[in-house]
Amino acid sequence: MTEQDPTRRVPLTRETVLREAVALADESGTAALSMRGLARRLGIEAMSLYHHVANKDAILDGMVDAVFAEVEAPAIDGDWRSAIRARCSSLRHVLVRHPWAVGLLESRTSPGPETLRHHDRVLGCLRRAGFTIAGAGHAYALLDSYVYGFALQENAVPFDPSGQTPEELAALATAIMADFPRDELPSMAEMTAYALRPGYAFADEFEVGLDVVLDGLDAHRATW
Amino acid sequence: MTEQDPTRRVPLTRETVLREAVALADESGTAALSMRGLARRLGIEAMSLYHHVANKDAILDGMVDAVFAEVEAPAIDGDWRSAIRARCSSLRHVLVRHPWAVGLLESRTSPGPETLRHHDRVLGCLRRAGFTIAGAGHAYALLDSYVYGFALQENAVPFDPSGQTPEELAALATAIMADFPRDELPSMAEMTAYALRPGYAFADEFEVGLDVVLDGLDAHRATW
DNA sequence: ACCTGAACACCGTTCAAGT
DNA sequence: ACCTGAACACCGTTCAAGT
Repeated sequence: MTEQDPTRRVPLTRETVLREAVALADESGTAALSMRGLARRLGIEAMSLYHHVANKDAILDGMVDAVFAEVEAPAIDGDWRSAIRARCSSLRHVLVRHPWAVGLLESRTSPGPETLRHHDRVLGCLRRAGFTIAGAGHAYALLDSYVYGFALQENAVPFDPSGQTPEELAALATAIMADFPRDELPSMAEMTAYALRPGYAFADEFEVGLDVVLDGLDAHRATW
Repeated sequence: MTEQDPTRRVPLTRETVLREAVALADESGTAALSMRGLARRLGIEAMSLYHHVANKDAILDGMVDAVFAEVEAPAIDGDWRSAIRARCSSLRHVLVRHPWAVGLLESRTSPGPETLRHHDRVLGCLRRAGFTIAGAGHAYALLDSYVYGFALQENAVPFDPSGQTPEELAALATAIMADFPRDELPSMAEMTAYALRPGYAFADEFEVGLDVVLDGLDAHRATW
């Protein structure tokens, strides 16, 4: 935030505060997101923030809502399966782009307007697809559990396999397997060796699991 | 931690520190888990903790591993489906009993011994059930994504419907629905009304979704 | 209306000093 | 070996004061 004309600076708004809070968390993690640090980034003193948001909790609420605003709503035309697939894929990408978001969901209890709006679009898509209210409840719980949980695990993967050369991956694999108790943990050893091979990427598991979930939902669409 | 004999107190260990850290987070949340607060609970000064753990991060790592130690490993005899079902149910209960745990998973990168051991038992169960390594990878990613995500959502539900009388629930329902933009969010309004009825509990959705996942895995067991 | 300096009650962690 | 007091560089937030 460099300011060209310090005497006539653009007035601070709630939207600017939230946008920079998201950017700061993206770049430096949620631990670096302090009122003082955010203020510094905005070229302002920490106490000025309290004129635009009630407190830090309100910033976290606003950040989660801003994240939901980025998620593609399901298309209203076309088949429900590809519409829901696209929105789940979009949700996952958003949660990986903002790795702090899924951890924040746990503590936020009052959903914002963008969050409510998004939920409404997804539920509407499921209802139009033929799910009963109860069925839409089952489907939504299953779908979002899967996407949230997958993003949680994906963010916890310690390294990015696509960003490494095959040689680096092989070196990492032997390093990890070296002090690995193969006889005590045979299945883990097997899986670790498998997952460290050049062709494997945890991210690819997403589509596999999502297909299983969508197939299951399709089978229950009429019976639920 | 009341001390009967202050002159001959039981020496502090890493295990005691972790046990009390888990208890403190359970009772007061992760925000209340400070080195000073934990020390106070142990009747000690904050700096003494650094003799038993490297730093606060090591405590968080140890807490996550302690949580995994509580999860029931799948049975080795009997069919894989009920074994995996029981372990997923156990994992969910543990994550609800320790609501801070699922939020911590995101930031922990190096799994502890109990965590590795548990993963090994689950993978072994899947391999014995006939899944290939690739298939076990698909299955495990899907299963844990579902359970983690479900626990995440369950912990975020703002109220416990089972702890309320039908009258309280009805009052809450009308209060929420009163300032709800029905025309803007018709599907959300419909679902909210449905979910606030006396018979509904979000927790019940767990078994429904788990069945869909297990059915899907069973269908792919031979083909993956 | 919008911003800020000083202050309060907290943090995690280091380090030298105690027993 | 185990514990601690003082100190450092941080937190979120309040409040009275500035423009």
